[in-house]
Amino acid sequence: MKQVRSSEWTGAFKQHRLRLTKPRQLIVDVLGATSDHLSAEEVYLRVHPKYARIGLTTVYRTLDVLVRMGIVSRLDFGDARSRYELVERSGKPSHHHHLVCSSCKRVVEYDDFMDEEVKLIKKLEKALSRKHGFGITGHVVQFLGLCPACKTLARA
Amino acid sequence: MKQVRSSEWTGAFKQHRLRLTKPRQLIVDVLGATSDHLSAEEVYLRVHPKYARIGLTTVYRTLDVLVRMGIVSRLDFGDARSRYELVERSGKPSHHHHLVCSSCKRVVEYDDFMDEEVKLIKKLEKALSRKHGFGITGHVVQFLGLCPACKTLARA
DNA sequence: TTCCTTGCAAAATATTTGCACACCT
DNA sequence: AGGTGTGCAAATATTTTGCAAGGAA
Repeated sequence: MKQVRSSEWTGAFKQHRLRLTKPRQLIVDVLGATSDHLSAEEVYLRVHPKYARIGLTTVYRTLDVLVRMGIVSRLDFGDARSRYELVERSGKPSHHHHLVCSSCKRVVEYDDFMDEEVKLIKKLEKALSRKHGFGITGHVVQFLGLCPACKTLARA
Repeated sequence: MKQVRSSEWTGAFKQHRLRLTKPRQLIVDVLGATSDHLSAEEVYLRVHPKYARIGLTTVYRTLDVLVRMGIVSRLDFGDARSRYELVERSGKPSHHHHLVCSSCKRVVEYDDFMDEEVKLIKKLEKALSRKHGFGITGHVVQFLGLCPACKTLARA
């Protein structure tokens, strides 16, 4: 039932001594308003109508800041650009992974068997941390394949 | 105990009606001779001394072909370039995943609890395939974190 | 006022494409 | 011969950086 309330991430900004500027607010808003996995440019295009003097550079830099603060996840679906999603967004399963069509790059979020996944991931994190001395901060679990539409096309 | 014997991938080439050229052979050789995860340019640099007229373009195109044939895996460790490894190489656990240092990009291959991982992955593949109609062709499982050296640096 | 942020322009990087020539089968 | 494969050069696309000006605290 968690969601991104303003107080949560604005607080994080204060903790990190970062400033709460209009571009930053708008970028978080845009990410909170969609279930898409936006690229930097797509974020830019959605902020632009509301704040025309935003620059693409700022979007890149802000997304970077948000990722480092743990507010946003950087995703890679094999098209050549990074994509971003809020870690906690209302109406989204709190923990989920992605199923990606290698052809059209369509992405399905799934949370089936997530308990088992999380349990195994935790166990592995502990084992790998002990064995290799890494401080583990995250994981990527993704399935790749062809979505129904692309499967059909491939048959033709 | 499988390994890349010439007969295996040369056969694959014949099946796909692709030609067995010197650049292609050398590229597979280079990948087979290392346990590193090479980028396209690194492959190019290692082939170049043995075959000076190789071009970087050819390396990109060949790697692409090899990936599509399932002989090579394309990997992404979060530095901006794709990296490649032979799917089957002698002296490597046949199935493994990666633990990546987000700072220095050092990569550790692990195969702990791989039985459990594979079992869960199989189950998920089946469930996702049924639920979303995808033809699933692969998966990415990766842990991210800070290696011992980078952890120490971060403390300073 | 202080110094974090921003935007522009230009740079850096990785990868792809057009095209003429070379080469395998 | 005939189509596949190659290399060069140029084009694309994404992301990063330098720097002067703007703005939050």
